[in-house]
Amino acid sequence: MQLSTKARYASRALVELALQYGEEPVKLKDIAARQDISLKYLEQVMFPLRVCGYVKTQKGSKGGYILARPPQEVTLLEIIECVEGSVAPVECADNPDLCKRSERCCTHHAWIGLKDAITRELGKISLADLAGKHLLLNKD
Amino acid sequence: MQLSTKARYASRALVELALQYGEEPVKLKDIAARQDISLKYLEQVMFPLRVCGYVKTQKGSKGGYILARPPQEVTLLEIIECVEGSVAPVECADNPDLCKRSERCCTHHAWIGLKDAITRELGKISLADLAGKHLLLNKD
DNA sequence: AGATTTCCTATTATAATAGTAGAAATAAAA
DNA sequence: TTTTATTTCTACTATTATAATAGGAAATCT
Repeated sequence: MQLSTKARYASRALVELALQYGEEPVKLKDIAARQDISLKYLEQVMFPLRVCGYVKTQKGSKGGYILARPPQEVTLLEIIECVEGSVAPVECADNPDLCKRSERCCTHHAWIGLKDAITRELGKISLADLAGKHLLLNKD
Repeated sequence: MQLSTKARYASRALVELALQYGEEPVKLKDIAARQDISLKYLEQVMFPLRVCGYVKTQKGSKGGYILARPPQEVTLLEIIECVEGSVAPVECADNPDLCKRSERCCTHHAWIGLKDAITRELGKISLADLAGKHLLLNKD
């Protein structure tokens, strides 16, 4: 049940972008340095976020990444679904047909309940919430 | 965020034991056959459940596994914590000291919220609930 | 032109997961 | 007492996913 580093790095990177929302593009190099993440790996983490339309980019010097949507409209749920594909704890929660047993499986229904709980929790945490929390925790 | 097969197999096996609670020991071979699980692998899955005291065993012919506690007193949370160690989506949720960043990390707090949501959801599903659901889904 | 940054593709190291295998220990039944 | 059926214990292995690392191409600004 562990979240991948992809999901964690993506979340932290997007919080950085949220903190600079409306300003200049942010360089991945700076995020990587501040967050102790390998630049080359972070590049790969950002790729699906661009495809999904959460970030926009500008090449060249003065280039970088910007958040493509208002921070209060992007949730952890969307971010994780984008980089990990799903928050389902089991494949059958997304695709019952994968297991012939699904319909009559009592645990199948429990896993769907779990997925729903995860979805609810992550869906209510926005980048704006996280950015606000960040400022609160780091005001010194 | 995928649940391991260990966690899923353990849950399904314990439901089988819950269905036979108070009766003869149940052979792992039978559970393995009914649930399409490798017997040898299931043996390993059951090991921590015995150590944690969720099941008792009897060797030899007429032997097998029995649930050591009433089905309504055992939850999915306990089962998964037993076989996977924790339901935390990130290590820092159990052990903040592992990451020097924890205290000032806004996502750290989000992951703790997620762990709590998972804990609440799994903690309210007992083997008795699952066994009841099973009978409901399979009455034919 | 030159510097800087994103973009794209390939490769690799590491670890975790999932499963297989064989034989020893134990208990019941014949 | 022998046989049979089961759990128990330990070791091994295959497969996959994760987490990087690396090098260079393309674009953009000064």
